[in-house]
Amino acid sequence: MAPPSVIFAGSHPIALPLLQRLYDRHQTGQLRLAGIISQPDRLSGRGKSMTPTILSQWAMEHNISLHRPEKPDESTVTWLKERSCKLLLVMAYGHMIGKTIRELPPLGIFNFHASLLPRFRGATPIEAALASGIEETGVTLMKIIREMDAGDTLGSISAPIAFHDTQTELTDKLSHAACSLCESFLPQLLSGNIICIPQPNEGISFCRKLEASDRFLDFHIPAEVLHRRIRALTPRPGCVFEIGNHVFKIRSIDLDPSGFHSKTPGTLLKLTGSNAALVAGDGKALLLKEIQAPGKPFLPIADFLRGHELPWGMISTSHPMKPLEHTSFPF
RNA sequence: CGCAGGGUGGAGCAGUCUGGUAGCUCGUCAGGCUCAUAACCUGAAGGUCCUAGGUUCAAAUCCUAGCCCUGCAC
Repeated sequence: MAPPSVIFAGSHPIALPLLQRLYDRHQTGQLRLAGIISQPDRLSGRGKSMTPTILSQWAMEHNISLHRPEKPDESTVTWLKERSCKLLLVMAYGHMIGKTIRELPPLGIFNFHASLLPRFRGATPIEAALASGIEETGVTLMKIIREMDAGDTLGSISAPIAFHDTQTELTDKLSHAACSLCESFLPQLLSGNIICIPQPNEGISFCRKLEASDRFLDFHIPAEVLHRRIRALTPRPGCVFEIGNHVFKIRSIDLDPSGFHSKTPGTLLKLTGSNAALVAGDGKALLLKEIQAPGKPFLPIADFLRGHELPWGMISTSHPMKPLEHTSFPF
């Protein structure tokens, strides 16, 4: 019997290892990777040229059929039928998928979601998990239904959040967790003998999309919370502090263990050696490890201070910060 | 041709507008001081000022073209 035809939908780089894993199975004949759905090319990068998603690029390099609709629509239905799609797998695709398409593949449609559901449903589970302060998150494999990230789950795999993890590190862990998860459940998925359970009604939460204003910080909150928030938003969109007309982007920070400062929250402190810190709401400080001036590269703070002056003692502007996690939907 | 900033010894920057001896904070090396040090003192090495043309008595600086880097946006 010919291997089942599988279509993969994804846009974000986090899904690339999973796609590669599916391709490995394709080459060993366990399945047939019949095509990839990704978001359309966007104007991006310097020069604003049309740039395909990383998964689109991968598809072109591996000569896999590629479909890039603005949103999944009738053309997508046709495209799936042409490839006699038996199973549709999704990770970080970026669009809701309508009923017609959901009901098309005989083996079903499943999503790899980067959280331990039912917590952190929605667009930014990695960021929200980092900001929340929990020490463990994961990837969940679930059926796709009408309601966002609410389908019955087949299983999940967890990954620890280390104290210094940013999006980069955590995304990498979850990216590979998704591979393991796929490994465990691919036989079930391909056979159609699915064992899944409903998500609990307790512990549901949602995370919103990020917006440009999320880069700003409120220094009235405790250092530990700020530390998590900054790691959650690094490198994208990246957090900044602004003093007067100067804006500095933060790439890397640490909690200053040296104690308490009775200074206004947001005060920029010059510490011994080539160290700089920002005072938070609880009097603890955040060590600046790596920052960036406009139009300049990121620099370790010691290097930065060799060529730049910082407005010592001045106070960074605080902006209210919208929560990343919500207990109800819509927000 | 989306907008904007930048490229100067090993690192980070000033100097460019107004052309005229390559400068600052560090690092490196040598010596000194010190119980000692990432501290201090003295000295030294280290440069195609991104590239290629042009203007000029003279270009890091002005003109033209190109390469590379960074931010905005998604």
